[in-house]
Amino acid sequence: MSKTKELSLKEQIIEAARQVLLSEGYRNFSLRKIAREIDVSATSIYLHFENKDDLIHTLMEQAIERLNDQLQQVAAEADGPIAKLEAVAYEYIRFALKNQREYQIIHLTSSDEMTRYPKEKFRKARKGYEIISSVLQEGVNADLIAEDKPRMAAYTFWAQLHGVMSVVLSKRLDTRIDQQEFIDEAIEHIIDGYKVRTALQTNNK
Amino acid sequence: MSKTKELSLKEQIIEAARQVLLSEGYRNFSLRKIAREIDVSATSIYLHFENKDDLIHTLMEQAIERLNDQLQQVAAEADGPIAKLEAVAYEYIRFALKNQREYQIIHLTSSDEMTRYPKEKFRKARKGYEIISSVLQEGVNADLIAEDKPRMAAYTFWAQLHGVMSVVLSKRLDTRIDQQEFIDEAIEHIIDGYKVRTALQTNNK
DNA sequence: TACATAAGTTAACACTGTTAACCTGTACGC
DNA sequence: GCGTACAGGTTAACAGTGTTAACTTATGTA
Repeated sequence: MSKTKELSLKEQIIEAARQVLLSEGYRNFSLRKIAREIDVSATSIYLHFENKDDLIHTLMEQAIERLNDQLQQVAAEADGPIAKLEAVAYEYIRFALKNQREYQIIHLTSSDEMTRYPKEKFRKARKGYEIISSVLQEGVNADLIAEDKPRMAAYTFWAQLHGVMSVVLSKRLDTRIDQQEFIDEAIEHIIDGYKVRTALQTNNK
Repeated sequence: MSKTKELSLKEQIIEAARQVLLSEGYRNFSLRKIAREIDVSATSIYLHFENKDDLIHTLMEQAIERLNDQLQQVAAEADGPIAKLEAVAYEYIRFALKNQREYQIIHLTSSDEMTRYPKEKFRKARKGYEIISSVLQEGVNADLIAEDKPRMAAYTFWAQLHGVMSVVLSKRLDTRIDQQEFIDEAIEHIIDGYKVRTALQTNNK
């Protein structure tokens, strides 16, 4: 009977976890703090999650899903392959800037800082690549993109985007470099790297 | 008198810290473990470093320095701007692959996972950008690179490289995607994004 | 009524970074 | 030679962490 009326404890934990993450950051993200937030003992979390990493993976999964949904949407709305690529790139950046801490945990899987992201969950993450991959294929069909391996290219494209975002978030940019300008320039360079190399499509003048 | 004969405690700490990092990973990197390694009390570390982050920053600084030295060397050895860019990119990847855990702490500064990298130390890190920046400028002068803001471009270039490396290290690549091929493709796309857009330089027949 | 099971609890373990208080030898002024 | 300042170390303690084991308590079923 407590199915729809109130959140299950598992859902409460996830919600509290996200809130703690957003307000305190990953560094101060602790199970006891989450438990305190919803007035429950810390060990109760273990009834619903294998361990801390498992809980974080769940947050990650949700964030990835939201990101992918956004990307799919802007890709569908934009007109033409190049515009779609641009839209996806900018949406990726927008999402990461708006959800910095969630974006960061997405990329925490790397390194030995955490247990590796489980394979089953990895499938969902792959959706983002498929979106980019099909946009690239569209571009190839329209003779705008030069690429014989769209799946591979989707991965490299994604990696480049992440790199840009990573530098922005690390706040390591030279003070003489404007953030927005950096983003604009980077995206332009990235996309240029996939365009066919003839003067035909370059609409600069 | 103990100046040259033996390592100072500070140096011993740094050395032990690196060893712990390399063998245990950042996740199991603890001050007490380092202290145990050199038979000293954990609190002694505080006599030589402000705190854990400060010690890590020191490791980071050294790693960055080594990386920059390598980049400078290969840039000097390569012939022509495009070849230099390629050499730098591949050396960056090679270094990161060979020194994964050290590379990872370099990019831990980001996020709130750690105190921000102090400004004074940031200056040294900037050297890497200068190397790329000057190679790019060389390319512009030779009409091979289209870029009016070499410093900005150095940052975008660097960011993309890091993104590629980050994806490789996260082991998140689709199993159908070969790592080396991914790296090759990515570097090609990155560099293509900076080349002038005429058929002149494309030496693909 | 008895019992199994689900969902929670408390207590404890082995860690962690960090601080405060204490010790101990060496250098130096008198 | 004596007192003192101080650099460089120590131990003890605090407040926090993830995680496990053992215990409780309610609920549904045979």
